[in-house]
Amino acid sequence: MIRLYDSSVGQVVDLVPRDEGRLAVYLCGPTVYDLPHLGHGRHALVWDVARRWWTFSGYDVRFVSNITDLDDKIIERADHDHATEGEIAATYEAAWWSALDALGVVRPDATPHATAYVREMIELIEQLLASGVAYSIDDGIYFDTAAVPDYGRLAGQPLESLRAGARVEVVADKRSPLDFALWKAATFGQPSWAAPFGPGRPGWHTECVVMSLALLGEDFDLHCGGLDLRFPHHENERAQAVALGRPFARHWAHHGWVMAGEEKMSKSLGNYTSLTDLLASHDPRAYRLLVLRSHYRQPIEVSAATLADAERALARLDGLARRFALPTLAGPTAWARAESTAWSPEGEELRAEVAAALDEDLDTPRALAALFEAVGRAHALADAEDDRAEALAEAVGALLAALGLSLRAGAAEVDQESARLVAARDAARTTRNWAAADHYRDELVARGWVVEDGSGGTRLHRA
RNA sequence: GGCGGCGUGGCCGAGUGGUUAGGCAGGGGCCUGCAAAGCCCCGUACUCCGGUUCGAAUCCGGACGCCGCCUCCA
Repeated sequence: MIRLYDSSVGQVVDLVPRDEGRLAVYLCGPTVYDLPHLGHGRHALVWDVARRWWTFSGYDVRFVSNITDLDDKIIERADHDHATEGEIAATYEAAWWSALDALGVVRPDATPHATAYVREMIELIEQLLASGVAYSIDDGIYFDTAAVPDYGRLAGQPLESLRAGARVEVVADKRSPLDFALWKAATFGQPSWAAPFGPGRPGWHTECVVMSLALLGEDFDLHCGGLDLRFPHHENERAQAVALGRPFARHWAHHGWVMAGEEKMSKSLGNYTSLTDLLASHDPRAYRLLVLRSHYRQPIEVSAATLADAERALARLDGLARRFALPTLAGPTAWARAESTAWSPEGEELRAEVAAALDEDLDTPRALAALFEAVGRAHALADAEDDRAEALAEAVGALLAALGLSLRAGAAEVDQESARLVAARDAARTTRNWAAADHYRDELVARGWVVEDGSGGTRLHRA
Protein backbone atom coordinates (compact mmCIF):
# COMPACT_ATOMS: atom_id res chain seq x y z
CA MET A 1 0.00 0.00 0.00
CA ILE A 2 1.34 3.38 -1.03
CA ARG A 3 0.93 6.14 1.45
CA LEU A 4 1.39 9.72 0.39
CA TYR A 5 0.88 13.17 1.83
CA ASP A 6 -2.26 14.50 0.23
CA SER A 7 -2.18 18.29 0.06
CA SER A 8 -5.94 18.51 -0.13
CA VAL A 9 -6.38 16.96 3.30
CA GLY A 10 -3.07 17.88 4.84
CA GLN A 11 -1.96 14.45 5.93
CA VAL A 12 -0.40 11.22 4.80
CA VAL A 13 -3.14 8.95 3.49
CA ASP A 14 -3.49 5.57 1.83
CA LEU A 15 -3.36 6.00 -1.90
CA VAL A 16 -6.19 3.76 -3.01
CA PRO A 17 -6.21 3.66 -6.81
CA ARG A 18 -9.33 4.05 -8.88
CA ASP A 19 -8.50 0.80 -10.66
CA GLU A 20 -6.75 -1.85 -8.68
CA GLY A 21 -3.13 -2.26 -9.63
CA ARG A 22 -3.09 0.87 -11.74
CA LEU A 23 -2.15 4.45 -11.12
CA ALA A 24 -3.22 7.35 -13.27
CA VAL A 25 -0.94 10.29 -12.59
CA TYR A 26 -0.92 13.81 -13.97
CA LEU A 27 2.07 16.09 -13.50
CA CYS A 28 1.78 19.74 -14.43
CA GLY A 29 4.52 20.33 -16.95
CA PRO A 30 6.51 23.40 -17.92
CA THR A 31 5.63 26.49 -19.85
CA VAL A 32 8.25 26.46 -22.56
CA TYR A 33 9.44 30.03 -22.86
CA ASP A 34 12.95 29.73 -21.41
CA LEU A 35 15.61 27.24 -20.41
CA PRO A 36 14.60 24.99 -17.54
CA HIS A 37 16.08 25.95 -14.19
CA LEU A 38 17.08 23.86 -11.19
CA GLY A 39 13.56 23.87 -9.84
CA HIS A 40 12.31 22.19 -12.96
CA GLY A 41 15.03 19.62 -12.51
CA ARG A 42 13.79 18.74 -9.08
CA HIS A 43 10.23 18.65 -10.34
CA ALA A 44 11.18 16.14 -13.00
CA LEU A 45 13.39 14.06 -10.72
CA VAL A 46 11.01 13.81 -7.78
CA TRP A 47 8.17 12.47 -9.89
CA ASP A 48 10.42 10.33 -12.02
CA VAL A 49 11.59 8.62 -8.86
CA ALA A 50 8.01 8.18 -7.66
CA ARG A 51 6.87 6.83 -10.98
CA ARG A 52 9.79 4.43 -11.22
CA TRP A 53 9.26 3.21 -7.70
CA TRP A 54 5.57 2.60 -8.15
CA THR A 55 6.26 0.77 -11.37
CA PHE A 56 8.95 -1.26 -9.65
CA SER A 57 6.43 -2.07 -6.95
CA GLY A 58 4.11 -3.61 -9.49
CA TYR A 59 1.71 -0.83 -10.39
CA ASP A 60 0.76 -0.19 -13.97
CA VAL A 61 1.44 3.54 -13.96
CA ARG A 62 0.00 5.82 -16.61
CA PHE A 63 1.93 9.04 -16.39
CA VAL A 64 0.79 12.13 -18.23
CA SER A 65 2.60 15.43 -18.20
CA ASN A 66 1.76 18.40 -20.37
CA ILE A 67 3.68 21.05 -22.20
CA THR A 68 2.21 24.52 -21.96
CA ASP A 69 2.94 26.01 -25.35
CA LEU A 70 0.35 28.74 -25.14
CA ASP A 71 0.80 31.45 -22.56
CA ASP A 72 1.48 35.13 -21.96
CA LYS A 73 5.12 34.42 -21.24
CA ILE A 74 5.58 32.78 -24.59
CA ILE A 75 3.93 35.68 -26.35
CA GLU A 76 6.22 38.12 -24.56
CA ARG A 77 9.24 36.08 -25.42
CA ALA A 78 8.23 35.84 -29.03
CA ASP A 79 7.84 39.60 -29.19
CA HIS A 80 11.18 40.10 -27.56
CA ASP A 81 13.02 37.63 -29.76
CA HIS A 82 11.20 38.58 -32.95
CA ALA A 83 10.11 35.00 -33.38
CA THR A 84 6.78 33.29 -33.59
CA GLU A 85 5.16 31.71 -30.55
CA GLY A 86 5.54 28.35 -32.23
CA GLU A 87 9.26 28.83 -32.69
CA ILE A 88 9.78 29.87 -29.10
CA ALA A 89 7.80 26.91 -27.81
CA ALA A 90 9.62 24.46 -30.08
CA THR A 91 13.04 25.78 -29.08
CA TYR A 92 12.46 25.57 -25.36
CA GLU A 93 10.55 22.33 -25.48
CA ALA A 94 13.60 20.81 -27.16
CA ALA A 95 15.80 22.22 -24.38
CA TRP A 96 13.41 20.77 -21.84
CA TRP A 97 13.58 17.22 -23.15
CA SER A 98 17.27 17.38 -23.65
CA ALA A 99 17.79 18.35 -20.01
CA LEU A 100 15.41 15.65 -18.82
CA ASP A 101 17.11 13.04 -20.94
CA ALA A 102 20.42 14.03 -19.40
CA LEU A 103 18.91 13.60 -15.96
CA GLY A 104 17.72 10.12 -16.90
CA VAL A 105 14.07 11.01 -16.56
CA VAL A 106 11.68 8.65 -18.27
CA ARG A 107 9.45 10.36 -20.81
CA PRO A 108 5.77 10.54 -19.87
CA ASP A 109 3.36 8.10 -21.47
CA ALA A 110 1.61 11.08 -22.99
CA THR A 111 2.68 14.68 -23.40
CA PRO A 112 -0.33 16.75 -24.37
CA HIS A 113 0.28 20.23 -25.73
CA ALA A 114 -2.13 22.99 -24.81
CA THR A 115 -2.46 24.20 -28.40
CA ALA A 116 -3.75 20.79 -29.42
CA TYR A 117 -6.62 20.99 -26.93
CA VAL A 118 -8.06 24.41 -27.61
CA ARG A 119 -11.26 22.98 -29.08
CA GLU A 120 -11.86 20.89 -25.97
CA MET A 121 -11.13 23.91 -23.80
CA ILE A 122 -13.70 25.94 -25.67
CA GLU A 123 -16.24 23.20 -25.09
CA LEU A 124 -15.46 23.18 -21.40
CA ILE A 125 -15.86 26.94 -21.18
CA GLU A 126 -19.20 26.71 -22.95
CA GLN A 127 -20.34 24.18 -20.38
CA LEU A 128 -19.19 26.43 -17.58
CA LEU A 129 -21.08 29.34 -19.09
CA ALA A 130 -24.17 27.19 -19.52
CA SER A 131 -23.97 26.13 -15.90
CA GLY A 132 -23.82 29.72 -14.78
CA VAL A 133 -20.44 29.43 -13.05
CA ALA A 134 -18.69 31.56 -15.63
CA TYR A 135 -19.44 35.06 -16.79
CA SER A 136 -18.40 37.27 -19.61
CA ILE A 137 -16.93 40.74 -19.28
CA ASP A 138 -15.09 42.98 -21.70
CA ASP A 139 -11.74 41.31 -21.67
CA GLY A 140 -12.87 37.74 -21.52
CA ILE A 141 -14.69 34.96 -19.74
CA TYR A 142 -14.13 34.52 -16.02
CA PHE A 143 -14.80 31.74 -13.58
CA ASP A 144 -16.98 32.63 -10.64
CA THR A 145 -15.07 31.22 -7.70
CA ALA A 146 -17.96 31.85 -5.36
CA ALA A 147 -19.89 29.18 -7.24
CA VAL A 148 -17.75 26.40 -5.83
CA PRO A 149 -18.70 25.75 -2.20
CA ASP A 150 -15.36 24.35 -1.09
CA TYR A 151 -13.18 26.71 -3.10
CA GLY A 152 -9.99 27.09 -1.08
CA ARG A 153 -9.70 23.46 -0.17
CA LEU A 154 -6.25 23.10 -1.65
CA ALA A 155 -5.13 26.45 -0.31
CA GLY A 156 -6.19 25.25 3.12
CA GLN A 157 -8.33 28.25 3.81
CA PRO A 158 -11.80 29.44 3.00
CA LEU A 159 -12.64 31.71 0.14
CA GLU A 160 -13.29 34.71 2.38
CA SER A 161 -9.82 34.74 3.88
CA LEU A 162 -8.17 34.19 0.51
CA ARG A 163 -10.17 37.07 -0.77
CA ALA A 164 -9.14 39.26 2.12
CA GLY A 165 -5.47 38.72 1.38
CA ALA A 166 -5.75 38.87 -2.36
CA ARG A 167 -2.91 40.72 -4.01
CA VAL A 168 -4.30 40.40 -7.47
CA GLU A 169 -4.61 43.59 -9.39
CA VAL A 170 -8.18 44.60 -9.71
CA VAL A 171 -9.73 43.95 -13.08
CA ALA A 172 -12.77 46.08 -13.68
CA ASP A 173 -16.02 44.17 -13.51
CA LYS A 174 -14.51 41.03 -12.05
CA ARG A 175 -16.90 39.84 -9.38
CA SER A 176 -14.12 38.78 -7.08
CA PRO A 177 -10.37 39.32 -7.22
CA LEU A 178 -10.05 35.55 -7.05
CA ASP A 179 -12.04 34.94 -10.20
CA PHE A 180 -9.75 33.80 -12.97
CA ALA A 181 -9.71 34.07 -16.72
CA LEU A 182 -11.00 31.08 -18.65
CA TRP A 183 -10.75 32.90 -21.94
CA LYS A 184 -8.83 36.01 -22.82
CA ALA A 185 -10.44 38.11 -25.54
CA ALA A 186 -8.31 38.45 -28.66
CA THR A 187 -5.76 41.22 -28.77
CA PHE A 188 -4.33 42.46 -32.04
CA GLY A 189 -1.17 40.66 -33.02
CA GLN A 190 -1.56 37.82 -30.54
CA PRO A 191 -2.58 34.26 -31.27
CA SER A 192 -6.29 33.69 -31.11
CA TRP A 193 -8.86 31.05 -31.83
CA ALA A 194 -12.44 31.43 -32.93
CA ALA A 195 -15.02 30.56 -30.30
CA PRO A 196 -18.80 30.93 -29.91
CA PHE A 197 -18.18 33.52 -27.21
CA GLY A 198 -15.71 35.48 -29.31
CA PRO A 199 -12.17 35.06 -30.56
CA GLY A 200 -9.37 34.81 -28.05
CA ARG A 201 -7.19 32.32 -26.25
CA PRO A 202 -7.65 30.11 -23.21
CA GLY A 203 -6.44 31.01 -19.75
CA TRP A 204 -3.80 28.85 -18.16
CA HIS A 205 -5.97 27.05 -15.64
CA THR A 206 -8.21 25.42 -18.20
CA GLU A 207 -5.72 23.37 -20.15
CA CYS A 208 -4.77 20.95 -17.39
CA VAL A 209 -8.37 20.15 -16.50
CA VAL A 210 -9.16 19.32 -20.08
CA MET A 211 -6.02 17.34 -20.79
CA SER A 212 -5.95 15.37 -17.56
CA LEU A 213 -9.58 14.36 -17.88
CA ALA A 214 -9.18 13.55 -21.57
CA LEU A 215 -6.17 11.32 -21.08
CA LEU A 216 -6.70 9.84 -17.64
CA GLY A 217 -10.46 10.00 -17.23
CA GLU A 218 -12.50 11.28 -14.33
CA ASP A 219 -11.51 10.42 -10.81
CA PHE A 220 -7.86 9.81 -11.74
CA ASP A 221 -5.52 8.97 -8.93
CA LEU A 222 -2.95 11.66 -8.46
CA HIS A 223 -2.30 15.17 -9.58
CA CYS A 224 1.09 16.50 -8.67
CA GLY A 225 3.39 19.43 -9.18
CA GLY A 226 5.39 22.09 -7.41
CA LEU A 227 4.15 23.67 -4.24
CA ASP A 228 3.63 26.92 -6.08
CA LEU A 229 0.94 25.31 -8.19
CA ARG A 230 -1.10 24.29 -5.21
CA PHE A 231 -2.79 27.63 -5.21
CA PRO A 232 -4.17 29.06 -7.34
CA HIS A 233 -3.44 26.83 -10.33
CA HIS A 234 -4.51 23.50 -8.93
CA GLU A 235 -7.31 25.04 -6.94
CA ASN A 236 -8.66 26.55 -10.12
CA GLU A 237 -8.35 23.37 -12.10
CA ARG A 238 -10.27 21.54 -9.48
CA ALA A 239 -12.88 24.28 -9.27
CA GLN A 240 -13.69 23.92 -12.96
CA ALA A 241 -14.14 20.18 -12.76
CA VAL A 242 -16.13 20.31 -9.55
CA ALA A 243 -18.39 23.03 -10.93
CA LEU A 244 -19.39 20.64 -13.69
CA GLY A 245 -19.88 17.78 -11.31
CA ARG A 246 -16.95 15.87 -12.73
CA PRO A 247 -14.83 13.91 -10.25
CA PHE A 248 -11.30 15.20 -10.52
CA ALA A 249 -8.04 14.08 -8.93
CA ARG A 250 -8.48 11.77 -5.96
CA HIS A 251 -5.21 12.93 -4.44
CA TRP A 252 -2.88 15.89 -4.70
CA ALA A 253 0.83 15.95 -4.03
CA HIS A 254 3.25 18.84 -4.12
CA HIS A 255 7.00 18.94 -3.89
CA GLY A 256 9.12 21.60 -2.21
CA TRP A 257 11.36 24.31 -3.53
CA VAL A 258 14.88 24.46 -4.65
CA MET A 259 16.39 27.21 -2.56
CA ALA A 260 18.93 29.76 -3.63
CA GLY A 261 20.51 30.51 -0.28
CA GLU A 262 17.65 31.45 2.03
CA GLU A 263 15.22 32.25 -0.75
CA LYS A 264 13.02 30.25 -3.03
CA MET A 265 14.60 29.98 -6.44
CA SER A 266 12.23 31.34 -9.02
CA LYS A 267 12.01 32.98 -12.35
CA SER A 268 10.30 36.03 -10.97
CA LEU A 269 13.05 36.59 -8.42
CA GLY A 270 15.67 36.08 -11.08
CA ASN A 271 17.86 34.09 -8.70
CA TYR A 272 17.91 30.91 -10.66
CA THR A 273 20.52 28.72 -12.26
CA SER A 274 19.60 27.01 -15.45
CA LEU A 275 19.44 23.27 -15.42
CA THR A 276 21.30 23.30 -18.68
CA ASP A 277 24.28 25.00 -16.98
CA LEU A 278 24.29 22.54 -14.12
CA LEU A 279 24.24 19.58 -16.45
CA ALA A 280 27.19 20.97 -18.35
CA SER A 281 29.38 21.09 -15.26
CA HIS A 282 28.26 18.19 -13.07
CA ASP A 283 27.45 14.54 -13.24
CA PRO A 284 23.66 14.56 -13.73
CA ARG A 285 23.45 11.67 -11.31
CA ALA A 286 24.70 13.98 -8.57
CA TYR A 287 21.55 16.05 -8.88
CA ARG A 288 19.40 12.95 -8.70
CA LEU A 289 21.26 11.81 -5.62
CA LEU A 290 20.84 15.25 -4.09
CA VAL A 291 17.11 15.07 -4.72
CA LEU A 292 16.93 11.57 -3.27
CA ARG A 293 18.83 12.62 -0.18
CA SER A 294 16.18 15.01 1.00
CA HIS A 295 12.49 14.46 1.43
CA TYR A 296 10.47 15.66 -1.55
CA ARG A 297 8.38 18.04 0.50
CA GLN A 298 11.34 19.78 2.11
CA PRO A 299 13.26 22.59 0.51
CA ILE A 300 16.66 21.68 -0.86
CA GLU A 301 19.71 23.70 -1.49
CA VAL A 302 21.48 23.04 -4.74
CA SER A 303 24.89 24.64 -4.66
CA ALA A 304 28.42 23.88 -5.69
CA ALA A 305 29.03 22.56 -2.18
CA THR A 306 26.00 20.29 -1.95
CA LEU A 307 26.59 18.97 -5.47
CA ALA A 308 30.22 18.23 -4.68
CA ASP A 309 29.09 16.41 -1.57
CA ALA A 310 26.70 14.34 -3.65
CA GLU A 311 29.38 13.59 -6.20
CA ARG A 312 31.64 12.18 -3.49
CA ALA A 313 28.80 10.05 -2.19
CA LEU A 314 28.22 8.87 -5.73
CA ALA A 315 31.85 7.82 -5.92
CA ARG A 316 31.20 5.48 -3.03
CA LEU A 317 28.35 3.88 -4.92
CA ASP A 318 30.38 3.59 -8.09
CA GLY A 319 33.10 2.01 -5.98
CA LEU A 320 30.69 -0.74 -5.05
CA ALA A 321 29.80 -1.24 -8.69
CA ARG A 322 33.51 -1.56 -9.56
CA ARG A 323 34.27 -4.06 -6.88
CA PHE A 324 31.34 -6.28 -7.75
CA ALA A 325 31.26 -5.52 -11.46
CA LEU A 326 27.61 -4.51 -11.21
CA PRO A 327 25.75 -3.97 -14.46
CA THR A 328 24.52 -0.53 -15.41
CA LEU A 329 20.81 -0.82 -14.89
CA ALA A 330 18.92 2.43 -14.88
CA GLY A 331 18.71 4.77 -17.84
CA PRO A 332 15.59 6.34 -19.25
CA THR A 333 14.22 3.21 -20.79
CA ALA A 334 15.26 0.61 -18.30
CA TRP A 335 12.34 -0.40 -16.18
CA ALA A 336 12.59 -2.87 -13.41
CA ARG A 337 10.01 -4.64 -11.38
CA ALA A 338 10.67 -6.17 -8.02
CA GLU A 339 9.06 -9.48 -8.88
CA SER A 340 11.34 -10.00 -11.85
CA THR A 341 14.44 -9.78 -9.74
CA ALA A 342 15.96 -12.70 -7.86
CA TRP A 343 16.52 -11.59 -4.29
CA SER A 344 18.84 -13.29 -1.87
CA PRO A 345 17.68 -13.29 1.76
CA GLU A 346 19.91 -10.28 2.49
CA GLY A 347 18.75 -8.56 -0.66
CA GLU A 348 15.14 -9.19 0.17
CA GLU A 349 15.61 -7.76 3.62
CA LEU A 350 17.10 -4.65 2.08
CA ARG A 351 14.33 -4.43 -0.51
CA ALA A 352 11.73 -4.62 2.24
CA GLU A 353 13.49 -1.92 4.20
CA VAL A 354 13.66 0.37 1.19
CA ALA A 355 10.04 -0.36 0.34
CA ALA A 356 8.92 0.46 3.86
CA ALA A 357 10.59 3.84 3.57
CA LEU A 358 9.36 4.69 0.09
CA ASP A 359 5.83 3.48 0.56
CA GLU A 360 5.48 5.85 3.48
CA ASP A 361 5.28 9.20 1.74
CA LEU A 362 8.29 8.58 -0.50
CA ASP A 363 10.87 8.76 2.23
CA THR A 364 13.86 8.62 -0.06
CA PRO A 365 16.40 9.76 2.56
CA ARG A 366 15.49 6.81 4.75
CA ALA A 367 15.67 4.46 1.80
CA LEU A 368 19.05 5.82 0.86
CA ALA A 369 20.35 5.43 4.39
CA ALA A 370 19.45 1.75 4.23
CA LEU A 371 21.17 1.42 0.87
CA PHE A 372 24.36 3.15 1.98
CA GLU A 373 24.46 1.00 5.05
CA ALA A 374 24.16 -2.04 2.82
CA VAL A 375 27.08 -0.78 0.75
CA GLY A 376 29.27 -0.95 3.81
CA ARG A 377 27.93 -4.36 4.72
CA ALA A 378 28.57 -5.74 1.26
CA HIS A 379 32.18 -4.57 1.39
CA ALA A 380 32.63 -6.00 4.86
CA LEU A 381 31.18 -9.35 3.80
CA ALA A 382 33.45 -9.42 0.78
CA ASP A 383 36.46 -8.61 2.96
CA ALA A 384 35.52 -11.61 5.06
CA GLU A 385 35.16 -13.68 1.88
CA ASP A 386 31.54 -14.30 2.69
CA ASP A 387 29.72 -15.33 -0.45
CA ARG A 388 26.60 -13.40 0.47
CA ALA A 389 28.41 -10.20 -0.43
CA GLU A 390 27.76 -10.32 -4.13
CA ALA A 391 24.02 -10.81 -3.91
CA LEU A 392 23.76 -7.96 -1.44
CA ALA A 393 25.74 -5.68 -3.73
CA GLU A 394 23.52 -6.67 -6.62
CA ALA A 395 20.45 -5.85 -4.57
CA VAL A 396 21.87 -2.40 -3.85
CA GLY A 397 22.44 -1.87 -7.55
CA ALA A 398 18.97 -3.07 -8.47
CA LEU A 399 17.28 -0.88 -5.90
CA LEU A 400 19.26 2.19 -6.90
CA ALA A 401 18.31 1.47 -10.49
CA ALA A 402 14.68 1.29 -9.41
CA LEU A 403 15.11 4.89 -8.31
CA GLY A 404 16.73 5.79 -11.59
CA LEU A 405 20.27 5.97 -10.30
CA SER A 406 22.65 3.99 -12.45
CA LEU A 407 26.09 2.98 -11.29
CA ARG A 408 29.26 2.92 -13.29
CA ALA A 409 31.38 -0.12 -12.82
CA GLY A 410 34.39 0.79 -14.80
CA ALA A 411 36.48 3.00 -16.92
CA ALA A 412 34.93 3.39 -20.28
CA GLU A 413 37.71 3.57 -22.83
CA VAL A 414 41.33 3.22 -21.84
CA ASP A 415 43.39 4.84 -24.55
CA GLN A 416 46.53 3.17 -25.88
CA GLU A 417 49.00 5.39 -24.08
CA SER A 418 47.24 4.83 -20.75
CA ALA A 419 47.18 1.10 -21.37
CA ARG A 420 50.91 1.24 -22.04
CA LEU A 421 51.47 3.10 -18.76
CA VAL A 422 49.43 0.50 -16.89
CA ALA A 423 51.53 -2.30 -18.35
CA ALA A 424 54.74 -0.45 -17.57
CA ARG A 425 53.63 0.19 -14.01
CA ASP A 426 52.67 -3.42 -13.44
CA ALA A 427 56.00 -4.52 -14.82
CA ALA A 428 57.84 -2.12 -12.54
CA ARG A 429 55.88 -3.32 -9.55
CA THR A 430 56.72 -6.92 -10.36
CA THR A 431 60.39 -6.06 -10.14
CA ARG A 432 59.73 -3.96 -7.03
CA ASN A 433 60.94 -0.87 -8.80
CA TRP A 434 58.78 1.45 -6.75
CA ALA A 435 60.20 4.69 -8.09
CA ALA A 436 59.32 3.74 -11.64
CA ALA A 437 55.91 2.41 -10.59
CA ASP A 438 55.10 5.68 -8.82
CA HIS A 439 56.25 7.63 -11.82
CA TYR A 440 53.85 5.78 -14.09
CA ARG A 441 51.10 6.25 -11.56
CA ASP A 442 51.70 9.99 -11.55
CA GLU A 443 51.51 9.98 -15.32
CA LEU A 444 48.20 8.19 -15.21
CA VAL A 445 46.82 10.53 -12.58
CA ALA A 446 47.89 13.44 -14.75
CA ARG A 447 45.82 11.90 -17.53
CA GLY A 448 42.75 12.07 -15.34
CA TRP A 449 42.64 8.55 -14.00
CA VAL A 450 42.11 7.31 -10.49
CA VAL A 451 44.56 4.50 -9.97
CA GLU A 452 43.77 1.54 -7.76
CA ASP A 453 45.71 -1.63 -7.21
CA GLY A 454 43.64 -4.77 -7.31
CA SER A 455 44.51 -8.42 -7.29
CA GLY A 456 44.87 -8.27 -11.05
CA GLY A 457 47.23 -5.30 -11.01
CA THR A 458 46.63 -1.66 -11.80
CA ARG A 459 43.01 -0.67 -12.37
CA LEU A 460 41.81 2.64 -13.72
CA HIS A 461 38.64 4.60 -13.47
CA ARG A 462 37.69 8.18 -14.11
CA ALA A 463 37.62 10.63 -11.25
C1' G B 1 -4.16 40.45 8.17
C1' G B 2 -5.24 34.94 6.95
C1' C B 3 -2.95 30.09 6.15
C1' G B 4 1.19 26.72 6.14
C1' G B 5 6.24 24.95 6.84
C1' C B 6 10.95 24.90 9.20
C1' G B 7 14.86 25.53 13.33
C1' U B 8 19.12 18.39 14.55
C1' G B 9 26.41 17.29 15.77
C1' G B 10 31.79 21.08 11.01
C1' C B 11 28.33 20.75 6.49
C1' C B 12 24.07 18.20 4.03
C1' G B 13 20.02 15.67 5.91
C1' A B 14 16.30 11.57 8.24
C1' G B 15 13.71 10.13 12.52
C1' U B 16 10.85 7.07 16.63
C1' G B 17 8.68 8.87 23.61
C1' G B 18 13.71 5.19 26.34
C1' U B 19 17.77 1.54 21.91
C1' U B 20 23.07 3.24 15.53
C1' A B 21 19.92 7.30 10.95
C1' G B 22 22.81 7.89 6.49
C1' G B 23 26.26 10.76 3.46
C1' C B 24 30.32 14.29 3.16
C1' A B 25 34.34 16.42 5.79
C1' G B 26 37.76 15.48 10.14
C1' G B 27 40.75 12.25 13.78
C1' G B 28 42.83 7.26 15.11
C1' G B 29 43.73 2.17 13.54
C1' C B 30 43.92 -2.11 9.88
C1' C B 31 45.18 -3.33 4.84
C1' U B 32 49.00 -1.45 1.03
C1' G B 33 56.03 -1.14 -1.08
C1' C B 34 53.65 3.84 -0.77
C1' A B 35 48.96 5.20 -2.23
C1' A B 36 43.86 4.64 -3.78
C1' A B 37 39.65 1.84 -2.66
C1' G B 38 37.76 -0.84 1.42
C1' C B 39 37.07 -2.30 6.65
C1' C B 40 37.06 -1.05 12.15
C1' C B 41 36.75 2.83 15.97
C1' C B 42 35.70 8.12 17.35
C1' G B 43 32.18 13.40 17.93
C1' U B 44 27.50 11.56 22.09
C1' A B 45 23.56 16.81 18.24
C1' C B 46 18.57 18.12 18.30
C1' U B 47 16.76 27.24 18.86
C1' C B 48 15.25 28.87 23.95
C1' C B 49 11.91 28.65 28.37
C1' G B 50 8.24 26.10 30.96
C1' G B 51 5.03 21.64 31.44
C1' U B 52 3.36 16.28 31.03
C1' U B 53 6.25 11.64 31.97
C1' C B 54 10.09 7.00 35.55
C1' G B 55 12.18 9.02 30.88
C1' A B 56 11.35 13.90 25.39
C1' A B 57 15.11 16.08 20.09
C1' U B 58 10.36 13.20 19.70
C1' C B 59 3.83 15.12 23.29
C1' C B 60 1.62 20.06 25.26
C1' G B 61 2.12 25.52 26.10
C1' G B 62 4.93 29.84 25.30
C1' A B 63 9.08 32.77 23.26
C1' C B 64 12.63 33.83 19.48
C1' G B 65 14.43 33.20 14.51
C1' C B 66 13.87 31.80 9.34
C1' C B 67 11.04 30.48 4.88
C1' G B 68 6.75 30.17 1.90
C1' C B 69 1.53 30.73 -0.03
C1' C B 70 -2.77 34.28 -0.40
C1' U B 71 -0.22 37.72 -8.32
C1' C B 72 3.10 34.66 -12.85
C1' C B 73 6.27 30.52 -11.02
C1' A B 74 8.37 23.40 -10.53
